[in-house]
Order: sequence, then structure tokens, then C-alpha cells
Amino acid sequence: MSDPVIVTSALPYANGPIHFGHIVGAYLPADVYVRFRRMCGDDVHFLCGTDEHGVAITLKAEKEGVAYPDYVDHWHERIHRTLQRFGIEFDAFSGTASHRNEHHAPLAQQFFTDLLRNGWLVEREEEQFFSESTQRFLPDRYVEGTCYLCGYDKARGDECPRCGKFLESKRLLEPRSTIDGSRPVLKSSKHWYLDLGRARDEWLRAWFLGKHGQWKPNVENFVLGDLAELRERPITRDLPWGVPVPLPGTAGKVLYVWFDAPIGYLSISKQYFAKRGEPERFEKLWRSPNTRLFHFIGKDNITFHAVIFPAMLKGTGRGWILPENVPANEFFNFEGRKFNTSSGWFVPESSVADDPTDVLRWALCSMMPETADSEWTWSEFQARVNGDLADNLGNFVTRTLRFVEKFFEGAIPPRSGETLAQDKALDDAAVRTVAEVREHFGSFRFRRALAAILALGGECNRYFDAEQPWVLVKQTPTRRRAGDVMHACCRMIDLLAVLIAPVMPATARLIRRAMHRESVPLAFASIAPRHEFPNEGIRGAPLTTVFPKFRDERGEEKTALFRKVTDERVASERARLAELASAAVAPAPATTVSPTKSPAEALAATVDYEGFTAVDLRAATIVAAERHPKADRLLVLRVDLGFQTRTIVAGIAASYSPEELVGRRVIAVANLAPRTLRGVESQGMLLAGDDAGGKPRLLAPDAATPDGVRVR
RNA sequence: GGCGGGAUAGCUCAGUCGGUUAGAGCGAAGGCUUCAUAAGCCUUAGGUCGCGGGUUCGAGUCCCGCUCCCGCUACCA
Repeated sequence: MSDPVIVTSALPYANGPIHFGHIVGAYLPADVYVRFRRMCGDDVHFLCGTDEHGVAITLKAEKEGVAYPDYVDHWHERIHRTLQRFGIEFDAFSGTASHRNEHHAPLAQQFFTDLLRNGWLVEREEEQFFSESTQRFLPDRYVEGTCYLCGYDKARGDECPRCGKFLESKRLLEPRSTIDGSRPVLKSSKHWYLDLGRARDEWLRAWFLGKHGQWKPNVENFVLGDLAELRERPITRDLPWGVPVPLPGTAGKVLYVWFDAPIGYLSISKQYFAKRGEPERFEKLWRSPNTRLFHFIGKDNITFHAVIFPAMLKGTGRGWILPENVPANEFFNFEGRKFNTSSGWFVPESSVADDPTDVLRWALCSMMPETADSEWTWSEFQARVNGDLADNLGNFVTRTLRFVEKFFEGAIPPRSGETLAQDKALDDAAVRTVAEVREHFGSFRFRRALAAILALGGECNRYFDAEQPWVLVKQTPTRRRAGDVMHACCRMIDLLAVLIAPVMPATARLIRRAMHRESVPLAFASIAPRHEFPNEGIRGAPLTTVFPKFRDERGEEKTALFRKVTDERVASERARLAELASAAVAPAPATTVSPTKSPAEALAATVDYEGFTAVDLRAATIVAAERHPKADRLLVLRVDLGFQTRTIVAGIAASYSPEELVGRRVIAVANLAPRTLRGVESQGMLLAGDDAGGKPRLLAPDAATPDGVRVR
């Protein structure tokens, strides 16, 4: 029996939907890897769940007036459905909230007390605002007051929206709670910090350096940079939602969400084994030195999984295993930009509603950001589906099986026993491919695995062409050879089913069913070094009863393994995006609106007419523009308001070059208090809204409105 | 500005320890073929490996400088 394997995917935060970027970064690669290891005969446990604590969740839930558990339940369900859509099949998908996973809080508390006992935690006392009306400490974001630097009376606890400075919340003047307006008092609060610097010096750096060469280079480089800057990190907060700190006199204190989240991997598997009536297996699995632990994550999570969580695991002294590898992926973009759910820059579920799960999985794997950022484009999707799946693999399968159906009455003929040089060559190619594919799946290089599979598909098509069975089959003396060729092709199809199975499990089963071989396990173990395929004849099923039926773009009935992506479809998707890109402010797409999440920015508080007219807006023209000498994002503009010309500094360098701005009409805020921005005084501001990519776009008055006219 | 990543064929990318004439897929041009989903196969064209120095018998690969792009970060009021 091989060593047990634990595979985890990053716990999605139960505060919003997940999109292609998450799928391709952490969930699909894990699922593919799990299927691959199982096909190799390994005992794999695949764990995931939602991360359900933290300030962001409490803020959103409170804003929507929903109880925390109900709020996270909604996203838990929604996220789980999305994962299932992509065929991600976990052994356990749970979460970190106590109502979902009764094992989580006790285990997280055990981590805390273990670390405390072993001296890895540092205790510090600091002053923080406390609301007496609600009897709880207020995170900085819940406190509002007068800025002690500029006098602005609506400064937030962490920073002042007017002067832009970071603030020390306890120095705010006239502080008040944003929850009920009551005046909080300063009260000292005790918190605990994880001493990561000491862990690094004592063992963490050495442990990590010992992994040199085994982890992906992008991950290794990232961690090396991290190690240099490790410090203490607070692991507790004053918050009403989370895992309580397990010490007397700490009411209202919980473990910081980043601390309790990764412990979810353990608590979820503990819950899983408990439910199965085998509670003893949990510790056995997680404390056996033979167990191999793999964390699949996006690159934004590297520090937690490669540095902090190992420090936590080791620090407990309980012998929890440390990760064998953290195969983090880079970022996945969409048609040249970052995915952005709220502005519509993403792939709506409706756009891929008709695409089989396997097809999406294959396409995403072929674009996976394994070593560098990559992106989804519709034309790339079309190329992968049409060229790789339909034309190469799919067509080889159908041309072979149809040939058997047509010329051999659906019965794959037995081999004659004669093997020609080209048969041997094909077989050698297959053996080589199997070795390559195993190697690549095993080392998280899925794109290469797919490329190797496609190369074998090419070999198979060339073999078919070169042997010309359609000629051989028509004459009696050569008919037997045609049978041998078909037998070899069927054997290759049977093998291809195994090779694609980690990525396209349903398609693999479909192919097997077409040859009445669904009872034969899809296993890599069975094809080392040579794929076993019976020498006797095999009766195939009529393709029309097995493969999908559809109408192609010309309206013809088709029975085939894969349906092609039409040019029209690509064009319409790109048209949608072009529209989004050209819109000054992107409209919120209806397809993603969920009951609890509004894609639009929250509406500001109501103002009366006087409140509005307090802002003096004027039509104006830019007469000169240059880059700010000391800030990359700022432009220094001379703006003609009709009655005077002013200098205005605007943060629009990401969208406009100085040259293209001269002569441009704009709307300016004319009575804004002047402010110095990195050394240049700005006497007003320009109105702008963000485009779909988050870049600012200027608003312009109608041409008939002269400079200086007031805008109301 | 700071930190990190990157720049290789029209496009997407591979290129290990420095080693022969820098590769693949797609796209393009031409041809062959009819079992198969307008599928398959063959051939051809296409490169100043971002720029400039350096190390070396030898540099896409290592070192230094520069330009441009992406991310994080600071400056957006």
C-alpha cells in the first residue's frame, strides 16, 4: 500500500462568488491531481471547505441585516455549486463556522494553547476603542471621528478620507461608533502574536531550504523573499464572530481569521472521519510521517501555506505533518484584464451553460497559470476545443469507431498476430507518452501533460493515414491487415481514455462505454509500462447510442465526442466585452446579481439639495498637462475655468497621456479646499468614473456648455 | 519611487547544467487524401531571442546597465 496523500484546495472565503480564476488556480488542479494519484493507486483524501470568519464577513452580514451563520451559509452553498459545475469532487467540503463543523473551534483552540504552552506566542497589551453600549471592542473600521491632522470630522479609524494619512485610531478626536453613534472609550486590550521570526531562525528557513528544487520555482522565489521580512503577527482580534480565545478573561476575543482558516484543513478531515465512524483515522493520517500533504492555492496564499501554517503546525509540538509541496499557481486573467465580478469582466455562467464540464476542464487546464500569469480568451478557448479536442482527439476516436462500425459490423476484429514496424513504432510512442504524462501530472505540469496527450493523438492520426485502412478493407487479401490497424487504433483510444481521465473523467468513461469496456478500471497502474488490451475481438456499441448528439453550426445532425465552438459565439462574447471596455462606467451585469450581494457600489447617504449645491462644479477645458514629477499615477493639469486657470492634480495617469488631454473638456470641482499632493498644490479636482478595468475615465460636459458654467 | 515577475516566429508559449543549425501548437501559403465533426496527412515560409555592454573557446541561458510591460505598494479627494 502506498503512502496516504492529503490534498487540499484553498478554503474559499464565504463572502462572494468564485470565478474562473479561482477554479483554475486552486480547485481544478487539485481535482486533476487527486484523480491522477487515485488512478495510480494512491489513497488520497481531498479536503476543502469555506473560510467563514473574519471582519469582512461580519461587516457584510451586518450591512445586509443577516445573521452571520445565515450569511456564510448562503455563500457556502453558492460556492459549492460552482465547484460542482466544474466537476470538482471533494471527499469533504465543509467549513470553519461552528454550526457547520463542530470540530473546528476546539481544534483551533488547541492550536492556540499548544503554541502558547510551547512559547511561540508573545502577549501584548494595547489601547483600543471599546463601545460600552454594545460591550465590545471596535475594529478601526467601525470608528469614526475628527482627524487630528486636518480636522476633517468624518475620518475613519484607520485613515482620513480627506488628508489621506494613516491614522492611529486612538488619537481621533470626538470618536464615535459607526454602529450606533455612541462614544467609545479607550480600553486596553490584550493580544497574542505568533513569533515567526524566531521560528524562521530556529528551523523554518532550514526546513524550507531543504525543499530546494522540489517546489515550483515561482513558489520558491516568493517564499525566499518572504522569509527575509518575517515578523511577529497578531493572531487574535476583538470581534464577535470567530473562534473564542481559550483563556479565562478573554471574552470578546477571537482567533484572527488567517490563523483559524488553515486549521480548517484538519478540522474538516476530523469531521469527515468522525462522520464515517472512524474518528481514530484523523490523527493517524495527519501525524503519520508517511502522509504526503499538498496544498493547492493561488499565489496570493503562498505565505500562509508555505511559511505561517507550517510554523503553526510545527509549533504545537504534536507532530502534525508539514506540507510536502505547495504547488501554487499564478494569476489567471480574462481577455487582457483581471477578472472583475462587479464590473462584468468575467465569464458569466450563462456563457458556458452548454459546454460540458469536461470541455471546460480541458480548456482551463490547457491555459493554467502554472509558472506565469495566463489568461482566458475566447479565441484560445475555441482553438483548444476545436483544434485539440474535436479535430485531434475526438476525430481520431470517431473515425476509428465509425470505421469499425461501417466495415466490421461494430466488432473490433481480433489481431492476426503479425506486427509491422509501424505498429511497433506506434506502440513505442504510446509507451513514451504514458511515461511523460505520468511524470507531468505528478509534477504539476498539466499543460505539458495535455501537450503530450495531443502529440500521441497526432501520432495516431498519422498512423491511420499512413496505413490507409479504407483501401485495405476493400480487398480480401488485405482486409485482415485493415483489421489489425483498427485493432491498434482501438487500443490507442482505450489508452487515450486513461490519459485524459484525470482531466476529462466523463469523456473517458464515454469512450470506454463505446467499446463495451466500462467495467475495466481507468488506471495508470494498469498501463505501466504497456497498455493491456485484449487481443481477441471486441464488440463496439453504435456511436449514436453513446456519444452526444447535436446540430452543428450548419444545422446538420452530428454524433461526436466534442461539439465545436462557433465563430459566431466567439464574436458575440467579444462584442459583449468590447461594449464593457468602451463604457465609461460599466453596467452591472444582471447574471451575477445574487440575493445578498449587490455588484453596485453601495449608495452613499442621502443629501438634501443644499448639501448637493455645496459642491461647485464647473465646465472647464484642460489647457496644459504634464506628468507629476514624483508620482506615477498623477498628472499635473492646467485647467481653464473660464474666469481663471488653475492647477489641478489628478490621478488619471493610468488612463491618459498628457498629450491627449490638452484641449479636452472636463467637469471640475471648483470650490474644493486646495491640497498638496506630493509637493504640487491641487486647486480642485476633475470628475471621473472607473471603467470595467478599474481605470478612471473623465466625464465631459456637452460641447455647447462654455467654460465656467456651473453644473447642477 | 520601492519590491517582485516578465520581454523568444503574426498569435500563445517551451527552451533543463552555458554547448551543434533556437523548437512546438495555432494562424498563413501550396500539395495529398476521403475512414472521420469543413475532419486527417505532407511540404514551405516566417527569428537581430527587448536594447547596449561584459564574462567565456562558446550566451536565448550567467553578470552589469538601460527601455518597455504586468502585479503588489506609495502618491489618486
